[in-house]
Order: sequence, then structure tokens, then C-alpha cells
Amino acid sequence: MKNRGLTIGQIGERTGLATSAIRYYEEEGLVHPFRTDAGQRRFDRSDIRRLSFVMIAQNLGFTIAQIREVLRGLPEGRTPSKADWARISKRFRRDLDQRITQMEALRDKLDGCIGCGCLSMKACALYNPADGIRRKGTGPRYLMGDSPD
Amino acid sequence: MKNRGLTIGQIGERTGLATSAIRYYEEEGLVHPFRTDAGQRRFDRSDIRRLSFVMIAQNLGFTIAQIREVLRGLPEGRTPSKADWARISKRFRRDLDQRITQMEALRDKLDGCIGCGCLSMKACALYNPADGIRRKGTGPRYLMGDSPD
DNA sequence: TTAATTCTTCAAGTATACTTTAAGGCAATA
DNA sequence: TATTGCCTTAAAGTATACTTGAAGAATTAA
Repeated sequence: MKNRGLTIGQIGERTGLATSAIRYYEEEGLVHPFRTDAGQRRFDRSDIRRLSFVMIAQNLGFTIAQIREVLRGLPEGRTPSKADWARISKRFRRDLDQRITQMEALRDKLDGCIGCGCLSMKACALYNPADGIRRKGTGPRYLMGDSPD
Repeated sequence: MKNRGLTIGQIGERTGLATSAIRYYEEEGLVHPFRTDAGQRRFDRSDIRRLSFVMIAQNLGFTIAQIREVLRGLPEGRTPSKADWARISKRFRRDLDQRITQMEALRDKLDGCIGCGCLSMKACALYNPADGIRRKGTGPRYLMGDSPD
């Protein structure tokens, strides 16, 4: 193995990600592997954690763009420390808290609201739950509990 | 207005949906407008509620396929009653309760887990919170950390 | 009646998050 | 050395949930 580091295949094994997904994540700026003299990707061991973070964030419903933003909070030159990770995880925590609050509010309004006969959905709390759940743009929108099957 | 009923444009105004979206929803079997002799769509007033329900479900993260499933619980021949709506809304309630519980569990594990260096993501609650999104792969997955530091 | 507006279908485009395929180069092993 | 297997890029395909555009028919307003 030339130039040391982990190959994309090895990273794939460790993380469970398809190599195609990892290449896509690089394209999207979520990982920055270096290259061998021959042009093959080589990853740092810390990239495993980085990609794991990406997977978790995906599971939490974050978009690639959002994850990229969050990962900007990590240092570039050195391997991120536990404190680095803890710092950026706070954003997740805030987001989760917000979502939970939102969902609880929705749940509490559900029975009274569905089928209530509101003529204007603009006045209905269920119609536009304070942004955040519904993604911008198109594409599949499933939240944590829903796998597309 | 021929053959009575609401036109797609009027339904769009009432619900805030684009007419293209409404046509798409018909194609997907979420609404079933009748047609005038000339072939134009005409909607029942109860379709406003039906489409509002679709929008709410969308906001809650349900897919079109799931919404179609739920809507099957409504009567075909007559206008759904309040009781009909209440009945199918229960599914939403259950789903919301489940998601809230899941998210709370995630939130509580977040600080301790991100960057913790877990050796196996199989043991990590953040990795597969809703189980089923990520496919099972071969071999051990050492996520959120490489080998012991 | 004429003109403006709304309706129709169908095909293609958009965005996200990837996977698949093709054609070929690099690396480890027998 | 040869062969196997993993690596490369680029383009195209997939799924969801729609929107946009074209061309023409139906409906409404003046």
C-alpha cells in the first residue's frame, strides 16, 4: 500500500459505506482524503470517525449541505480531538431539542385538528410547523422513523 | 362552471397547493376528482380536507406511498366524517409518539456518544436509531473510532 | 362574438443522495 | 512476471416529489 493511509475500500469496510458514497461525500466536501503519487485516495484513520458522524447526521435527517456546515467547525490541520467533536455535537443537540419540542406540540394538536374542518390551513398549527421538518426543494423527505420501503 | 364542483385552480387556492402538485397527487392516487363531460377535473369540497391532510402528513415526514396507505382507511362512497378522520389520525399519533421517544433517547445519548470513540457502532444508539435505514453489511464495523487510541 | 383565462396532456427538467456502468490504471500476490 | 483485485474518472441511471413548458381545448368575461 503506497504512501500509507487507508484505501477507500478499507474505509468502506470500516464504516459500512459504499465506496461510491464515500467518493460522493468527497465531491460534496465532507471528507478530504489525500492522494498517492498515482492518484489513488488515501484516508486518515480519523476520517472513519468523520464519516461515522456523517452517517449519524444523515440518520438524524440532516442534509449533506448542513453536515458540511457543521464539519467546518472541525480543525483542518490536525486530527480533531474529543473536545472538537463535543463542540460541534452541540448543534445536533440544539436541533434535536427543537424538533422534539415541535413534535410534541404537533402531537398535542393532532387529535383536535385533523378533521376539524379548518377552512384555511394557514391558520392550522399542523399546516406549517415552524419550518424545519419539511426540507427545502424536492426529493425524498423522510424523517428518522421512516425508511423508504 | 360545468358539472358543478371545484376546479383544480380553486382547490389550489384553498389549499395553497400548486395545481401541478394536485395533478401529481391524483396521479399518485391521493385524490380522485371526477371529470366534466369535456374532461376537466372537478373536486368535492371534502377534497380540500383530504389534500390538507396530505400536506400535514408531508410535513410530518410521511412519504406519498405511506399517505396513500393511510388514506385507504377513508370511505370511498361518501364524504368522510369527523370520526373517519379521527380514526386515521391515530396512526399519525402513534408515529409521532414513537419518533418523539426515539429522539429523546438520541438526545440523551448524544453528548456522551459523539466523539466517544466507540469501537462498535452496533452498540451505539446513534448509529441505527430507527433501525432499517442502513443496510447490514459484511464484517465488523468500527465506527466513530478506529482501533483503540 | 371575441378575448382572456383556465384547463388539458405529455414530456422533460430540478434537487437530493446516491448507485451503476464502462474503460482503463495501480497494487498485492502466486 | 502475470494475474487478480482494487483503484480511477466520467457519465448516466434511480427514486421521490414535484415544477416547467408546449400546444391545444374549455370556460368565462367583456
